[in-house]
Amino acid sequence: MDQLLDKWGQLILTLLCERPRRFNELKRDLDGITQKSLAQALRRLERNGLVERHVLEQRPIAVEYRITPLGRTLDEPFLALFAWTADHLAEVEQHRRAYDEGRDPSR
Amino acid sequence: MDQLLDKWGQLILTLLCERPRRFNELKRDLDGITQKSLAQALRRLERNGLVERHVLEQRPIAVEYRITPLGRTLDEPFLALFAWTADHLAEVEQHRRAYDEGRDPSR
DNA sequence: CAGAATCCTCAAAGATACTG
DNA sequence: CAGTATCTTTGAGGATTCTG
Repeated sequence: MDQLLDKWGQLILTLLCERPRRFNELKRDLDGITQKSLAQALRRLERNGLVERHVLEQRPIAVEYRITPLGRTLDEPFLALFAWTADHLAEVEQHRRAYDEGRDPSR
Repeated sequence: MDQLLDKWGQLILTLLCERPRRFNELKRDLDGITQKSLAQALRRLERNGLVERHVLEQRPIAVEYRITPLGRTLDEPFLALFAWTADHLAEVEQHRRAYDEGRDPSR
């Protein structure tokens, strides 16, 4: 999995699953990402056949990224993970508090 | 997700889902992991309530790690990811070869 | 607009040594 | 056996600059 997508890959894939987007559009939606990281993540997704890069003939140039059928099949397992987090986050945080309290009351 | 488990976390969870294991037993099964990384991963899993640490009263000391019910619920989404990889890995690798060939024939 | 190239930094991983 | 402590190294990511 680590080979397939980096830190941002999953999020990008989810966004593109919704609708195609352009480079700076993604950059805006992914708050905090740098151009470098975005370009890098897109190259990897493209290389693995999960997204496609389409150059729109315009001035100035515009590039649209679209999810592929293959990429779309991957979104389902991801949604299962999202769902798990939503369902169990509260429980996990309780465990964390209990763990941290037993160890070091200061933090 | 990154908060829940690091690089090894998923694999450890899957192993423990099968049966409880001891520290050095895990170390053997996870080829290439260092003690430090293993201890670190186990602490994180423990902190999030996904595994439990049980000290067996013996000489020399023995520690067993067991998956919790919460941890077990997480294994299902993971299996879906494993399954996806198994089903689509060949296709992904084809895309990679095509991508690499078009770019840089040397590597 | 959509990147590639460069430099830099800091946190994570590895190696090693030590201990109850 | 099951770790912790310490030091070093590496590389991913950020900031910045440049370009078709």
